[in-house]
Amino acid sequence: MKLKPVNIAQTASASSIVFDALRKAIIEGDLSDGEALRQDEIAKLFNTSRIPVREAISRLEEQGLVKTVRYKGAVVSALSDNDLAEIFDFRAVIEPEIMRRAVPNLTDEDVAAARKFCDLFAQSSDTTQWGGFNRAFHAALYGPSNLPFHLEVAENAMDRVDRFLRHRMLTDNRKATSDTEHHAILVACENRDAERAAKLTRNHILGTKVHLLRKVPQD
Amino acid sequence: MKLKPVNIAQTASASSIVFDALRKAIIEGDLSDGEALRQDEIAKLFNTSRIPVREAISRLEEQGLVKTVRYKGAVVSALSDNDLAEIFDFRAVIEPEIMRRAVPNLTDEDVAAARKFCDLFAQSSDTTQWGGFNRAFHAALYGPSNLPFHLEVAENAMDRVDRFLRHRMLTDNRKATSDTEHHAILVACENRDAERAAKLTRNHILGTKVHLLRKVPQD
DNA sequence: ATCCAATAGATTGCATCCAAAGGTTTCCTT
DNA sequence: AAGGAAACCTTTGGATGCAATCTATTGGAT
Repeated sequence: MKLKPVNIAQTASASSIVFDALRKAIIEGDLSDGEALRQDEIAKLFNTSRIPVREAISRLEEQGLVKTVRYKGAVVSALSDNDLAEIFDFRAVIEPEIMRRAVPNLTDEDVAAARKFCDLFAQSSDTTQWGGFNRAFHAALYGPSNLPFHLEVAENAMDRVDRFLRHRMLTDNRKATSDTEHHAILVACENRDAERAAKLTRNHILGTKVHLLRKVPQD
Repeated sequence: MKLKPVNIAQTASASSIVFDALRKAIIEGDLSDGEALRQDEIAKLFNTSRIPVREAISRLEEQGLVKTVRYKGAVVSALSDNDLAEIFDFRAVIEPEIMRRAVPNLTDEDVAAARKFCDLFAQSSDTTQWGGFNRAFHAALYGPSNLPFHLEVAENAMDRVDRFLRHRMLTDNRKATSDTEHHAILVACENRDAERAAKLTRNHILGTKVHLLRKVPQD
């Protein structure tokens, strides 16, 4: 007799569904900078009441993705060039450290998975797609670090800047550059050269930063 | 004619009052590891309904200070020795960086303020007090870095481990050691020696980590 | 006595309703 | 016509009430 292989995970709470959806929309740039989040509107969209929506918005605020003003509502957080630069500097400190500590734990399967995402990234042209593959590539390499707190913080940093990346990297050859850099990181991982992988990760992030900020000298 | 110099800031929302109070209680160890947070009970305590309490708890969860299970409720997050170690490793990476970038911006007033908190820390014996002075000392030196995102993340890391520090550093001479290390950092700052201040900050954090984990070899 | 099912109590998740604050339009005064 | 105040509308913050789920207790069968 076969049982349905199912559904231990019940249905998620309304508030977490809304949270995930809003987070995704912000990261992917479907909600743009400064756009207002109307509780009622969102509630109707998800066939729920405003209560779960409000909880989702509080959580987003705690993540720094939206900013709320009392009795006025929440808007998607705007980031100045300074803010962007700072977050990339942060990533340039923490992600190499994660990489360094992940390399000794990498299995051949981990590297293969990363290579898969790296290739998918290289082949994809759609913004939403390659944004996801980019994150999946890094996640595949960072995961084995077994540093959940580091990962949590790094994810949040990426969340905050992702939409800018996706938006501003469309029109030129930065994706090709990223692709080259990804492959270099992969090779370092295959050779289990932690220091080199860390160094390349740092350069990758700082390169992206320079590129991003050069694209909008004054906006 | 003199006006009351007051109160532009109106009264805070119920949910933020509850959030601040719960956060403080967790940081200071008034709520211990694994302790359940009953919505109704907290609501009565603050003369409010469960709605703001629920928002406060969602925010705490997003900060990693509590963990909730659906239909069961929220408990203060427990941390394994591994978790603790990881967070200290994280701090040992990020806080020296903050220090390094703060030093060039430090005014004499900043250093004086830090010295004040350092002295208060040295003189205080009450756990709650010196915990606060310790944070104030570091905040005084980190603030001028003008790195709000770095600070936000560093604060959260401290929030997560603070109650363990306060609890386990009572009974021995670690506070004296910390005091010495604080003064060394101060001297480096007065000499505007960023590299040295960073290095000392790193050693301070790693020293605390070793101390903390040695105290509970297997718990 | 032990195990399991069924019932009761407690607790959370969410919907609905009301109050408080902000924003906009209208209308009155000059 | 211009300025300001007042009424209206919109939107958020919070209270109450109900349904869903979990936990503890009771009761029955073996």
